[in-house]
Amino acid sequence: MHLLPRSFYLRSDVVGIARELLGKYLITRIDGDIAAGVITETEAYAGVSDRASHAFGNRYTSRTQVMYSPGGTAYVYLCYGIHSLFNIVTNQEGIPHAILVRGIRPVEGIPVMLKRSGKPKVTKDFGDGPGKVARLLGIHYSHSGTDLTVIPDDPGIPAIWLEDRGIHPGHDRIEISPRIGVDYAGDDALLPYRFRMRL
DNA sequence: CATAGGATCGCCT
DNA sequence: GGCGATCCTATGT
Repeated sequence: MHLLPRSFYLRSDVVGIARELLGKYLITRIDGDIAAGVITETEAYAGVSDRASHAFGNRYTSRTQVMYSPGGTAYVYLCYGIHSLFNIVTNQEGIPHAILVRGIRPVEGIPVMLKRSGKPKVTKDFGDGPGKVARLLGIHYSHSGTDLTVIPDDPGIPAIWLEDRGIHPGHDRIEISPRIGVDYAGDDALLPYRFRMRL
């Protein structure tokens, strides 16, 4: 067991953590089903000064209040009325940094992922896209606020956590680019806060 | 209370 | 690569 500890998430460099998350295992136990994938794509959202962030300008609402939790908390919200998007809160309580997980390579629990996706087989782009990530892993926006550093004994309680199983991609395997779908963010839309790992 | 719009996806061409 | 689906959230009256 290589569960990522609270200290991993409490650090202040959200962009660096977004890069470090590439290769980590994202694991869920939801409705009793275990599913896991390797994180292949992330985006950093750098808090109150980042125009692309939901917390820009200290915005604090029933949706965004979870972003002000301590690092190691799940922030999940609904996008376009259809997709739950899974984010990892970082930094200390009160500082609303978050990292959107945009892609995974499925590893464990393929049958339940296929069932959730409604598809007959795993294709190359099976885990590409933030909406798909949450759907495959059974993550719903009602799971926002889940603590990512504990795994309850009761398998009926939804659990989401990350593990380091030794995949540490080097610079030659990582592509850095601007974030997707944040045109409204002005100059901040150009920041190189998106990280993708070549397989 | 009413309304505009969104950190997307999948199907169509 | 263009577009419709679909509904919560935020904001304003």
